Amino acid sequence: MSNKDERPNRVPTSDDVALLAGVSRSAVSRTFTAGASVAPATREKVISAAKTLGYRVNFLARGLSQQRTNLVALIVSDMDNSLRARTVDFLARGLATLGFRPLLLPTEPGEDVSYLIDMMLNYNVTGTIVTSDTPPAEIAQECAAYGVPLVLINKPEVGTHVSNVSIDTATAGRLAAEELATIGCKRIGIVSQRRASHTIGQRKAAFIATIRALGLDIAGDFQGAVQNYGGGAEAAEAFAESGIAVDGIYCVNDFMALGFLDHFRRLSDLRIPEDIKLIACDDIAEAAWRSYDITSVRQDPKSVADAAITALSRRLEDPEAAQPHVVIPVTLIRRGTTGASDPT
Amino acid sequence: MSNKDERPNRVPTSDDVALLAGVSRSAVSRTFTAGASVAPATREKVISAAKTLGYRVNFLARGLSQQRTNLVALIVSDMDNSLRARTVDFLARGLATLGFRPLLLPTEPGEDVSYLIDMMLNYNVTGTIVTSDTPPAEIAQECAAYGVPLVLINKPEVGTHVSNVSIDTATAGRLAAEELATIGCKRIGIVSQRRASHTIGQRKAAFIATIRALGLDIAGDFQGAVQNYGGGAEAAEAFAESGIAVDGIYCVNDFMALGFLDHFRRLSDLRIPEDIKLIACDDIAEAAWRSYDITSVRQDPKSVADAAITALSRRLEDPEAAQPHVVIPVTLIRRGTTGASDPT
DNA sequence: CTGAAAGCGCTAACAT
DNA sequence: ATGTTAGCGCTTTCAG
Repeated sequence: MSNKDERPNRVPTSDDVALLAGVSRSAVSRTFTAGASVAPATREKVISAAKTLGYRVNFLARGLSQQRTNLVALIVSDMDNSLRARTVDFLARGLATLGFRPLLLPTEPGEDVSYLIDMMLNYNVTGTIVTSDTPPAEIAQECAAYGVPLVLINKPEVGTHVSNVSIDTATAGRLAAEELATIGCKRIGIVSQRRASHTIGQRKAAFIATIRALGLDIAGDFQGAVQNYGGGAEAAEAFAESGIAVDGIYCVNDFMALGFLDHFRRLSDLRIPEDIKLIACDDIAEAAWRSYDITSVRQDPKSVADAAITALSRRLEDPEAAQPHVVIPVTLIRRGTTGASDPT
Repeated sequence: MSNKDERPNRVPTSDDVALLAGVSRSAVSRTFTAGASVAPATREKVISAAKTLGYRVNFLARGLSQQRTNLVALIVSDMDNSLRARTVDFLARGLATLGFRPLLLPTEPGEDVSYLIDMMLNYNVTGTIVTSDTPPAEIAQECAAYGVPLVLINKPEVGTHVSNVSIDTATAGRLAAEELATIGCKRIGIVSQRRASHTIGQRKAAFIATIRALGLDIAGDFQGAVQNYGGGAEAAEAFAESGIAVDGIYCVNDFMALGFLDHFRRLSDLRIPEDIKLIACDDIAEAAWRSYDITSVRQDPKSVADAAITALSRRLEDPEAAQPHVVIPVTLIRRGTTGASDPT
């Protein structure tokens, strides 16, 4: 396809382009550097030579000399969580738009973190974004030590060198509590995971605080090991076994709510929403599915991703700039599990 | 944190390590190169110097001189499809294990492909893996032109320079057809998407061929625009409006089956599995959820990812090696929608 | 086994 | 505006 001169199939370099265009390497470089001064005529020649050769700037070489790779590490766990996957998708696209390239580094709770650090450092990433449930504080330390800007999504604050983006957990918990109270619930149950992650813990705390402030009762906390469908199923069993009577349930996230609903229906004669109202959190796509139709507090993964990217680029522009903890608003979406009309 | 000498916070280079260890840069390089010959004594010195300095090999510089970045482009669409997300997760982890780094390049059907090509080329990726539903043939062309090994997952074969990994669509379609026949279905319906993607089209063709071979009838093909929950919902409406009677349904994937089931229940007085049996394909996690409990033909994303990575590394080791189309086996999982016992 | 030197592809002063 | 020169951090012949 491409014109090759000496070695067969060699990737063309700026030297080749310079030669063909009859200019210097610098001219080529400048042509491909935004805001550099090149005479229109030479630029023309360079562009055309580049095109016939199929030349592309080698960003790695560029990065080497500019000391900036524009690679951004994306540290992710729990990819098979549709909300997480969407967030990652938005992050990757948003980063790409700004000329960054996302390096995907999946990790699992309990996994060795050191390889992540190696990667970040080996590849000289320009920044790192973490969106995983188990936050390796170690990563923050290393990033600080090596001056790599770090953005944490839905994680606790750890220090000055890192930026935080989180959903408004206080409001998330409060909205759910207020709604349950408004629709007349008196004895409240909670569905949660045993080892709560950061934002989940905060949602729950905010929910409980609001419930108490409203003079209502927390009748029980039904738990599952993990915050997913299976965890929700476990919680349903715990609920059924407990024999505790409730008329309202707060479920710390939608995934657990899905499992809880399915297995509540199997194990209990009571009905949702007739006997018990249920509110969950996140408003993932599945929450709107007809079999579930869950009232939920929506968080928008796009806003979260955009905020994270904004925080990162700001840090890059001005490393000294203040890094306020960005809080993404949430909204209550009323659906069938609280008796609101089914929008289908 | 780290010992810094001249500039504050400078990232240590192999020069720094060499200096501290009292050896040459080459010695440092060799210490960090697998299978290079270094005296145990010097290696010792280098390692310790590196540790106190916090030195890490700069893979980009290494890549520049070795002409190999070990970056692998992961071209992905439809990330908010749990099966896709899991595949990407497996790919990323598997690649990481082998010392490759996945560059995540999300794309959407109809989007501009050229930026993907720029990225692959700008970052000198060592290889590319594509797992998106709309396959940009253009990418294959460019990869071939620039000698970048390419692995296509569930895509049609395009040429000699690319490797293919696909699930066994022929068996997938056949198993479903045979099962429906075995359990006594006579009039068969299909739920599919209007513009079928590659493997989906193959599944469907295999299914239809088997049904015909068994002397049965395809009574109707009920379609939705997209192969997801919403598409399944549309198909359910199309089915209800058609008034066509069937006693068995093949759904080209689980996602559509979820939407179909939910809205079939809303729109029809008939029941699954009592009146109509349903089989879908993929066996995603949601298929096993209690509200759906779908009989499905399982494909294992881990096997697919592993095979893709294997194909890529083989290509890298021996660019001339034959590239057989790898076919990943599938198995039928019997559940409630065909009246098999609920395993819950 | 080790060091010196050249070079990977590019950019960034510095002259012109 | 353009070309020259000197690196960016690393690997790799090539001598020794």
